Amino acid sequence: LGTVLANDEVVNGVSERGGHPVEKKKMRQWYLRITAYADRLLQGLDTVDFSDAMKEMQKNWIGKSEGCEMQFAVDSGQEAVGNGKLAVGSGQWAVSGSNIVVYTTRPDTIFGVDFLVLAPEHALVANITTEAQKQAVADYLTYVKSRSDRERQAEVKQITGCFTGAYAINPFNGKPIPVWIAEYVLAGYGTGAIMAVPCGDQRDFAFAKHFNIPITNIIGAHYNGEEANPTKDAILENSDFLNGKLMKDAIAIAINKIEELGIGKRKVNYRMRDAGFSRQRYWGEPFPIVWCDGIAVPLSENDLPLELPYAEKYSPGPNGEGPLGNMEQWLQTPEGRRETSTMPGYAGSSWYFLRYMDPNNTETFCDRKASDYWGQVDVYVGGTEHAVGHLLYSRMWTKVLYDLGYIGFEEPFKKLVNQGMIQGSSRFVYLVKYSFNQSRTKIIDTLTEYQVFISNDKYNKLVAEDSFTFTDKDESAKLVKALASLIPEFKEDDFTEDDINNSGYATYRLPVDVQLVDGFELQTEEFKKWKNGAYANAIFIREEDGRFLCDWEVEKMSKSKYNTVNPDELCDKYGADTFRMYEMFLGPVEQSKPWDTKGIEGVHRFLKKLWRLFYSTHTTPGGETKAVWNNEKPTDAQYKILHKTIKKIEQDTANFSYNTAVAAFMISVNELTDAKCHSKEILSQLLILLSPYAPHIAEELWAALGCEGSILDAAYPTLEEKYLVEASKEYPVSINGKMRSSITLATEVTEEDAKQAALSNENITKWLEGKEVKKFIFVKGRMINIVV
RNA sequence: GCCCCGGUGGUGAAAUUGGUAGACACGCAGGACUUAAAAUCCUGUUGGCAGCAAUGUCAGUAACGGUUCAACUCCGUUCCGGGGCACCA
Repeated sequence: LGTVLANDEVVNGVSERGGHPVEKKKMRQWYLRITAYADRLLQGLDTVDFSDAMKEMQKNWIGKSEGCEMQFAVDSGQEAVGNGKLAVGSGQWAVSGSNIVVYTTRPDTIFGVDFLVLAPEHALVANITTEAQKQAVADYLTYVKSRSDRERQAEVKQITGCFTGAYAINPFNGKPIPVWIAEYVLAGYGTGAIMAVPCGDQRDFAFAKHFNIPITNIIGAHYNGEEANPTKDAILENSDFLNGKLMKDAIAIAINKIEELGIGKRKVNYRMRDAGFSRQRYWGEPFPIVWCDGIAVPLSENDLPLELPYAEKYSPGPNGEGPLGNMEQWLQTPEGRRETSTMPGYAGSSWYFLRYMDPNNTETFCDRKASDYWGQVDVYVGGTEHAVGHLLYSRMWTKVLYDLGYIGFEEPFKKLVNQGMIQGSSRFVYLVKYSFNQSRTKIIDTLTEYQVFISNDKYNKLVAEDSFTFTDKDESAKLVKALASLIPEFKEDDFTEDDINNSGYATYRLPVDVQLVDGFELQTEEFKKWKNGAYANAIFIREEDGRFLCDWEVEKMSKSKYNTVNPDELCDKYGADTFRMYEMFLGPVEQSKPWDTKGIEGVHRFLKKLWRLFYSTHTTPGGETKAVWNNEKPTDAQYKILHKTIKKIEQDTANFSYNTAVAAFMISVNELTDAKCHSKEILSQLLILLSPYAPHIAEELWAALGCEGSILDAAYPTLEEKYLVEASKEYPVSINGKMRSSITLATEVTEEDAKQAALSNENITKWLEGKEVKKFIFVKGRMINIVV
């Protein structure tokens, strides 16, 4: 493809599009130094109204840890080491030639260090590897290069590593410590090197067991030899000057000692890395940078803004550069060559809300007066998927602008509401891919032009039965057999031994456009026309009943998954009010769920029922609908319905609990219908409540009632509690925690009176069976529980 | 693998945040109106058992265990689903 790919564009080590090989390559990039704001981003969380989960995610992402860096001298000579102490520590604190610097949060475990592990990319690896281990290390590095960071961390069960042959010296007791490299240590975090303490860290433990590295126990009985124990509450043993100390306390003692000896220093570390800020793409703000003799020189302010040049085509530039790399005319300036990367999406999304405050200003992005007036965004609605991207970037960006004095607030969003995602229900088809290397027969030649798709149930059945394993060459014969029985085009006899031995198989799970699928059944003819006939020659291995079924998964809607749905059709059929209310009725805003239109009828019926409070369903002989609303004085019971609704809607709206608010509207309309209430006084108030939920119909009916102006300008109804007071309340009564009966009591009943009433009630005493009442629990306004 | 969130009827969900589990809807079943359809209305709808019935009774909020007078709600373990893991934004 000749372009840079994102992690999510790489699947199984090849590009998601086209299945091309992917190569890892070092490239010079622009970065935003978000790490400089790490601490303030952490502290700022206390000043904003975000969910605890959101704050937790950002905290973990920033990943502040306190510990120390310390150095280990390395002896990579072949001669025996470890006799006598090395005079490290006398030297100044500096990273000399082949000292390994590790970062640790647990310096108290220094005497339990049984090996060091370097990231395979660590600069020292080449220097310290011994002659004997050179080949093994080289082989291991080749392996690691083929692995993504994700794979390296995810597949921890598969323990890999390689001994460098070198030994480091424990600065406190002179003990030689073998130095390994392993993929679970990442170059980008800390110093890219760790000290491994198997008795205290499970990953280190597994590594030591796997490679038979002897384990030193420094925590006595806290370590059982079966698994590591990451406690900080053990008393240290085998630990020289730390013996007898509680681990928690020993951390500070160890750091002091390390600093005293000059072999390390206290260090706060952040897991967060600087944010990559350049993209090898066309669509993005171009960097106002010209390279002069290898130095990046910014354009003068007069030359801003630098706009994207017109592009004839968008193909990647040379050497992984973006499309701008092809535009020689634009690139060349008298001073030098322009930067060819563009900025990422978040260059704009981090601060667009400020521009909204002053959109027509030609002098500055937003006048200070405007931002002072509007201030922070009061409520920001966004999903948790932005937790460690956009929502962190814009927080940082705001702090930068604040520091520069351009705005007067440090946090962009006062309150954050995490709406859930309406997910897509994706459909997949299984493509059986096979390749024949040699001696292709005629049939095979033909078949390579086809794509064979296998229906989901059939696929699962064959996999379960182990009829063939697509990735295993030994199973090729079985596959041929299976295919031959399934596809008329295949004839088992046409395959020679040689074909079978030289063929490889795999299945690919391809996302297919949900528009081409009816339920789970693929419309195969439509599918053949999809993507301009890319699958025009597809062969389908169907179910016995002739259907071709798709696999499915609920996931985020995305164009690349072809699982997006278009609401226009529903909007046309039911109108925007129904659509809007249905989305609200679907469930809590913060909850994610797959898009499903099953219940939309209910909301539509509700709006029609609302309409019938105003208009008769019968038309006059002249064809007009007859208004049924009136100017009658409402009854107290009708006022009660209204004010109950006012209370509920007020609460629910404030809590973003839209689904229950819609339910309350339904209850209200049902009750008003039952009460035959068509009073303008009640209905007009109800419409005001409804107007944010179903604005069109509310405005329409408002006008129909003959009310003045727009409903948007109408005063919000005020709650009058007097209509809601109840004289009595039915208390549920449970005996020993089990619901048994109920009793009606006055609202202002005292516990004593309640007890008396309850214990003299026949329905209740029959459950007591004359047993002694041990405890009488009375929760006012709630319930009664009697314990016997 | 790691971090965060979630799991309640056939379905979407509700439960005043520890106090009557299933509000409100969808769907389904039966009925009314209609020549018929649409629309509308009525009744039923967590499961088991008993009963002609009203009803009674036991169980039940992913699974198991714990705390409590009382657990969908709090704690622990496990399983499953979703989001994120640094170039989708």
